[in-house]
Amino acid sequence: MSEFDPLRAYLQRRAPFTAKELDALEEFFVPATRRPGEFLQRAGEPVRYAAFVAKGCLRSYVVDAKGQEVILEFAPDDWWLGDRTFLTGGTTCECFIDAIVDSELLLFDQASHQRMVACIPTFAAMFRIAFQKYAAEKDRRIINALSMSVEERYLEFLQRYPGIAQRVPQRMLASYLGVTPETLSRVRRHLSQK
Amino acid sequence: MSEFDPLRAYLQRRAPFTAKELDALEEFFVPATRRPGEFLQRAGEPVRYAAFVAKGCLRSYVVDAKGQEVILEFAPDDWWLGDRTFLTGGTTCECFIDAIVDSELLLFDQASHQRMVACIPTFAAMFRIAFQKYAAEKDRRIINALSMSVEERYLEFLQRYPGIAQRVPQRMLASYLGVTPETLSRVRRHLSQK
DNA sequence: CGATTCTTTGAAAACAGTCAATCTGTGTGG
DNA sequence: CCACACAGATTGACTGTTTTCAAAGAATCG
Repeated sequence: MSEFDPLRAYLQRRAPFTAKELDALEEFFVPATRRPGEFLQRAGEPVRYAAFVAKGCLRSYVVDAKGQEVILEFAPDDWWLGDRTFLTGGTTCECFIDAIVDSELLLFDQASHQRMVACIPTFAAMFRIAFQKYAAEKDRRIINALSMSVEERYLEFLQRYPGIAQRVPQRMLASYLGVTPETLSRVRRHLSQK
Repeated sequence: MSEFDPLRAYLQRRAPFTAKELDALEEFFVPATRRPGEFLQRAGEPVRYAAFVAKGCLRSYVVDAKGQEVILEFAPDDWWLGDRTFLTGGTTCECFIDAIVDSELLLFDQASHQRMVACIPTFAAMFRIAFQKYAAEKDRRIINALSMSVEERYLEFLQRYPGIAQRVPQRMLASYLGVTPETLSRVRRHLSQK
């Protein structure tokens, strides 16, 4: 039983990694934990690590011109999360990332990521697919924000990320959906009356 | 005076390409034109070309569950545009791309793109930077859609893409901003009264 | 010119935000 | 163990914004 088990299980589910490859990959990751509210990084800091979330839930957010937090992403078990500039070699973080619940992470830096991609083709292929899904998610979120009602966005969220709504405070979900906590509360009441 | 001049000028502005590199790059592109309303591609078709817009303006859009067009992007002079799956090796188009005004394009396929990136490092570097900006744009658009008012989004659009508002019909701009044409019209009136 | 499409305007209804008060659950210190 | 404080969630009343539907004006194209 090691901190790396969730990562190994995740990788094996996605692609036929050999035991040797899994061992090699493990070398690139550093276990870490965060308690609720503890940061993985803050906007303005140098880019250091991205994380594989072995257990728990993180969030990334930015602070807009009016001082309001806007949540970009939740990252529960088996998700990758880093500053949005991480993959493209950014040097300064543009967003805040902190834990919502007690979380176990596996950290890796930009150099490690590049070596993993360069040395282990299976990993490169798997990561490319993950990145495609990630990019598609962004487009979908834009489309949803622009064309769906709050109620529709909420239901879609529940369906697409089952389990997340249970572990994040409702006000964060409201932030993710782009509405006030009051509005989300009313939407939920309206749905429960059906 | 050739169809390639706008592309050459664009490239030279971004990075110190040699004349030889520019000549080599030219080989990968095929000139084409589109009149208003003509498609570069439709959702469901196989992915064929992406385009450099030498002159004119294209748009990409999807049709949502209610049958409504949602505009993902405008591409005026000096922009790149392709299906969102183009760069990641997608095989089937997920969006529609058509011309808004008479447009002159330089088309290239996925194989050409890969060869350009592989053979001409200056191009690879330039393209990576362009792609970074593109990804940042998406995040910004999500944040804007979720945290700004229609008026703010409209003003931001005017500022960020000067010139586009003049050449696209207002209802398309409304679609891009995620509001009805009536609302955009009223926002404009309100602004002009100041 | 006539037809079509785009834009503007108006009025009513639906929707979401704000502010303030209450309710609920959690955890802390007495 | 209880009382209390605190943060989050809910509710109500009110305000402001956006949509919807319908109609009238522009602009464009054949």
